[in-house]
Amino acid sequence: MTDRDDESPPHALLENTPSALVLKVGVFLHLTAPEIEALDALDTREFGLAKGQDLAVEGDDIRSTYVVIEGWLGRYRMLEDGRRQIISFALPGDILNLDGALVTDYVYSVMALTDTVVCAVAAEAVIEVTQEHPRLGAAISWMGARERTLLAEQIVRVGRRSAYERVAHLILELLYRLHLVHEAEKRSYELPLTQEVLGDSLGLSLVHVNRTLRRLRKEGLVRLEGNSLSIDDVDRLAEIAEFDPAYLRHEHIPDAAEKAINDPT
Amino acid sequence: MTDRDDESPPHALLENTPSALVLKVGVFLHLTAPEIEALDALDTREFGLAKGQDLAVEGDDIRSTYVVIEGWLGRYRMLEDGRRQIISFALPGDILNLDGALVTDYVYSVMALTDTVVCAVAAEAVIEVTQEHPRLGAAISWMGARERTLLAEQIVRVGRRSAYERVAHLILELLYRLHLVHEAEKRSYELPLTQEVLGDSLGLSLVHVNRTLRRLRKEGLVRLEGNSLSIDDVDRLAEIAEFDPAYLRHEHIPDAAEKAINDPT
DNA sequence: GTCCCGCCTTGACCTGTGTTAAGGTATTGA
DNA sequence: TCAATACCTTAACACAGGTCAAGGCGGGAC
Repeated sequence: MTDRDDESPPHALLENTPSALVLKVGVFLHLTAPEIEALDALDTREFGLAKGQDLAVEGDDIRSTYVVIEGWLGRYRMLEDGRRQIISFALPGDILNLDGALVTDYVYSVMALTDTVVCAVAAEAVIEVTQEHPRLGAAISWMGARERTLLAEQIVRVGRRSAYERVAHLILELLYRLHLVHEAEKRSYELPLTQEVLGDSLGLSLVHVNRTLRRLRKEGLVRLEGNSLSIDDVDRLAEIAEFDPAYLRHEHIPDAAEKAINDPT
Repeated sequence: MTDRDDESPPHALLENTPSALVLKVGVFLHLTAPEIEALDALDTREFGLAKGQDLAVEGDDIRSTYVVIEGWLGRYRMLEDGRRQIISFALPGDILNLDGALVTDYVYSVMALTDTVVCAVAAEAVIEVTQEHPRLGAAISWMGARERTLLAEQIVRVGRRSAYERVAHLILELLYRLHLVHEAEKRSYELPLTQEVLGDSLGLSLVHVNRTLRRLRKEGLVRLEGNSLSIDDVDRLAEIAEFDPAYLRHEHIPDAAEKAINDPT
């Protein structure tokens, strides 16, 4: 399928599968020993999905949280006549269905957009852990907030930007997000998405995505060979897209918040 | 301005201002006495905003959470050339900036779309409370999850629905949301939004919103007199919009989750 | 009263993006 | 070797929705 499997770089953050959750949460918060222990004690199950397979479909009542170990997934909604809207992408290191136990059933579906490996954790167990380790609860709220920011940005992208701006903006968002998990070079990365998938994310038709990419190529802004995307002029692209990475910079809980978490009055 | 002030129904859920937060959270979770006490002990400050005033603007570093007591607000983003995208509406009873302490600064602005009254709570204090009362932390995660669902729905609306469907869909979403806080009749409610605001939410131009509303009126689906919106045929409208209220039905934390919260192993 | 301003309404025209259709090039598998 | 499949590419045409322009109405401010 894609050739990610062979050549993807080692997962700096995710090498030790059983503690994927620890590693992920640890990015946000300095974990204490008991916290790490509690997370490690969670029952996890790692498994793979082939490209095109659904992790969950609308209406499912699956109470699991997933950490993406490898590959890309997409949350999407199908309309009756076949239109599809991809709501968000989940990249390696992302967490899907973070508060699975809090949501009665899937309102969306989740599909593997490439061959993927995910790690499942029982969602109820996650909640229980937060009851004994409230700092972890705060970390989860924090991740949820970050996800909301991504969704808001997607709304702006799809609602008020032109096709040209949308594509440019998404390309940059992915660059920055992949950087955070060491899956991108300075200005290039593997983009394992078909133009149809891009269109369904950006609210555009396949054909128009193609036209738009052609334009970006002609203007010397990006190069795209196979799945390899490289950006020739990041600054100009950012200007076109009015892209400000501020919304992606939240790698760690702000100090003030961590202080509040650590010294409850 | 709008005439909401005079005729809006009594706020069943929100009469006692100082404990707006208690009432709000209480909708999701059966609160214990100490929890209620802790929430009530939070420093709150109630104040009003005139229509058009910003509660916060992009770049602000305001560490407050707000409960909307009365009126409508909108989170939005401006693009440099004046385009505006409204990301979400906050209705009476909604909470804005729930995890304020977790976000370094506003990436969006929030504007009062009508005259409003909000109640501010120091965001750090909210986090501190969750550290001592983890069940409240779970409630917050839960509210965050619900907000994400609304955002996802907005993405589908704007990304893949036609103008006609978008307007119909939003009208129904607002009906259901207002129902939850007793601000709507069975099939009608006060819609204090200009067509420009509707357009900025739906990713449409003012003119096209007008055209679309005209069409909905002509087809006998809705009536709109002043700010009073009434839906003549809810079922047909729902069919047109492919509207399924499932995503709004989360008034209370699911049993399984509440159980997990109450009996951590 | 009357001027102004915010908002709604409508028409005419334009354009960005969708649709349809056709062909190209890898890759896979029999 | 040859289909079959999945994806990309391009062109021609159609249309949903944007833009521009003009006017109407109602309520405040003076």
